[in-house]
Amino acid sequence: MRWNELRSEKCSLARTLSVIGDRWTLLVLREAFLRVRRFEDFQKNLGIARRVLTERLAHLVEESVLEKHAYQERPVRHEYRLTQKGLDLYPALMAMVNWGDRHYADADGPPLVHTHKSCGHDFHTVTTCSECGEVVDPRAVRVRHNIAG
Amino acid sequence: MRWNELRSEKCSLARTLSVIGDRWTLLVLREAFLRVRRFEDFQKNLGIARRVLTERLAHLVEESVLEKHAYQERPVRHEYRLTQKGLDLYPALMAMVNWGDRHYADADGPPLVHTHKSCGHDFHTVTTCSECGEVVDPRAVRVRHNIAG
DNA sequence: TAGCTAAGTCTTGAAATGGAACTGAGTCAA
DNA sequence: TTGACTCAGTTCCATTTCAAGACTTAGCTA
Repeated sequence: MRWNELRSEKCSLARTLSVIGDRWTLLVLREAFLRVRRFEDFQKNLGIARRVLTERLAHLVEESVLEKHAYQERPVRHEYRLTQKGLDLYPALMAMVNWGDRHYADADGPPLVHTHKSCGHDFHTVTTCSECGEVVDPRAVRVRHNIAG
Repeated sequence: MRWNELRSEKCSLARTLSVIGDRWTLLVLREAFLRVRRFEDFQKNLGIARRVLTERLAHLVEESVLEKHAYQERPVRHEYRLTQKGLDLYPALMAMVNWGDRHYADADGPPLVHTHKSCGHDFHTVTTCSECGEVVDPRAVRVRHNIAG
């Protein structure tokens, strides 16, 4: 299977990966969530090849994860901002950050600390069931095909 | 920056991506969560180049995400099983599935339906704050460096 | 006029991928 | 006891993607 056939798979994970599943894209989004918006800043922070960055940003714009917004004329300069669809990736990003925190943090603790402004506490994300609110254990989940879909 | 330098970044996302962030690895894990365990089955289901599959499985075993377990002698045959560390990736996988369900499902609904055995309902995962239990909005989160870490 | 900035594009060699054929250890059926 | 089959890889080659850095364009600044 080719990578660009992923999009047409009958699988939401495959479809998601067709957008964010290649090398670099998730790190570009990390920067975006940390309020980075400009080409030069993405490039400096990540040390990514400029050609690859150009291509990744264009793809994310095409998929409406980022939007390109002119912040000045003469010369025209653009910045890249997360859309709502982009913000919707936050749970996925945080789940990966959590996993890294749990399994790869060194003795001093995780590199970043997240504070929930709503309640004022440092926190990590917890994945719960939309119906009963309990923490979800993978062994407690049954999967079936949606016959219609 | 090279991909193999990711692991030494002071960032949990980068560290996580050094394990699961390349083409194919997350799809291999999708299969693992769907109870696939054997080389041939991964290969058939994914249509991945065998060389790449060999390399990905070895990497996941090296990182203790999967473990290789002999299921028969004469000839020795192995299968790959998720470890607890591998199961811990479930929230990340499900967050990506949710995003795909939300933004790429066709009219008939998402491809797979998940049932929570504990409560008996079809569900999707919700990302909540470990401290107050509320749903987390990215705009309500402040990030700071862990000075020690 | 020279130098600077932002946001790219171009070039080139190195690395990763896809596809298909091949290998090796053992089983099975005739 | 020969031939076909299975599983889990390994090998080879052409194609694709990536890393790194030089170059380009449009306008600004001193």
